[in-house]
Amino acid sequence: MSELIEPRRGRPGYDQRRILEVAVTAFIEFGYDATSMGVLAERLGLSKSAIYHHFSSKDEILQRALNEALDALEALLTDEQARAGRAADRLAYVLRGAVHVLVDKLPFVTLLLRVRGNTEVEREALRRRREFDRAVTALFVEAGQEGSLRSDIDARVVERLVFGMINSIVEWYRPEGRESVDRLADDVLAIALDGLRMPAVARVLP
Amino acid sequence: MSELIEPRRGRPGYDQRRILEVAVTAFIEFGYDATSMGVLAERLGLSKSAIYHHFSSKDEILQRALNEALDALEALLTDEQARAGRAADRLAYVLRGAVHVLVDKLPFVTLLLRVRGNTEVEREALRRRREFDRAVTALFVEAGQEGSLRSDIDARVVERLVFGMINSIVEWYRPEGRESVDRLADDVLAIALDGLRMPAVARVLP
DNA sequence: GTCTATAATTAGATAGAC
DNA sequence: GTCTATCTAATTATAGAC
Repeated sequence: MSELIEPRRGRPGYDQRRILEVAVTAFIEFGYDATSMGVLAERLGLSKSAIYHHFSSKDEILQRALNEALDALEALLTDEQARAGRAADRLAYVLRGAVHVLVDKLPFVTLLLRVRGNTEVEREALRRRREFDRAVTALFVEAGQEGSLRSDIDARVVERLVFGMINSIVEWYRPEGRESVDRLADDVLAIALDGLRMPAVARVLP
Repeated sequence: MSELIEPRRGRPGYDQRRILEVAVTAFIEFGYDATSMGVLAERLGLSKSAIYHHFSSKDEILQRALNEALDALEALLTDEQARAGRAADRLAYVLRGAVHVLVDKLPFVTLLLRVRGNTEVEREALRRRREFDRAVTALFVEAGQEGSLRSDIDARVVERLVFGMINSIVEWYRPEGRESVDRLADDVLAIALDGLRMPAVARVLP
């Protein structure tokens, strides 16, 4: 029984996970290209060869990391609340969800947002990300058509600006900080939907 | 007289500028670390040594590029319109100006936004950028105090989100596209100030 | 599953001729 | 101001022992 509870010598999956997490941290710190397998080995307390036992290449580590972010974002779109109801509500659900995914998978999404498409792995990640953006843009279009949102600004521009705002959170948000994720998502939706200008008639809080 | 008009053999400044522009384009395409002096030389039709005649290091090329973006952003804050009048108007001037700087200096600002602080040159650039953000945050605070903007969201969060939206423009804006810079700046301010939600009473365009 | 040793290549930068 | 040739160090990845 203890062999099932105690970590066994092999620990399949565990070491891969640890390598992935240490690698992603380093990729963010130094950039993917500037991070050598030697530095990763040093931080892991392993030799370079040991890493190659778990991953066939540096590229494969990146691929696993990017998939983790993309899987979580794509899962959002298949949720019940993203598929039924008013477009404005479905959109709000996706925007709020994106903030949560971004924080829950902070290092993975951070890495995803820095990918530029110089390898096949990066290009495939960009394809999936573009498809996600396309789906969100369609939601903005629908919300405009149903009269919930203004439609005088091009929906593609709106989608890019709003997700620019959301994505920029990876640049400064730290989970241990003051701001809770829910509060942050509230702030994003407040600005995107109602804007910052003080109305002529002062707001009365509910 | 012709020696003043015709390009002379030396062409001081001209070659440096050309190297700078080719380098920045490549840095954006491949990333700074992944861009070798060898491919720069290839794209310039020069040898590596020739580049070292104009710049003492790869790092110095980056420094010159980052300064170009930072100088333009900082100049915004010293403009008359950023220093007098209602805080809301000064803020609008700076936000609008930032969109213009971003488009006018697109490659340089793009590079600036990818800097992570791994060399002294990068850290100095980050220091200047943080100082700029701090000044804009102060404008948001002032605009809240004078009653022009809502003040229920932390000004630092607001500044980061709004500049996240503005900065994200480098990811997709192409000057040759449909969207003019003025229109783009209008869109950014419309979303940030008034939001996307359709008011209960339909808008009447002026 | 991890190691040492090393192969094969490429990097940033310099020397010195022209 | 540009070149060829080269230096030194670092890179990704592999071979083969344990």
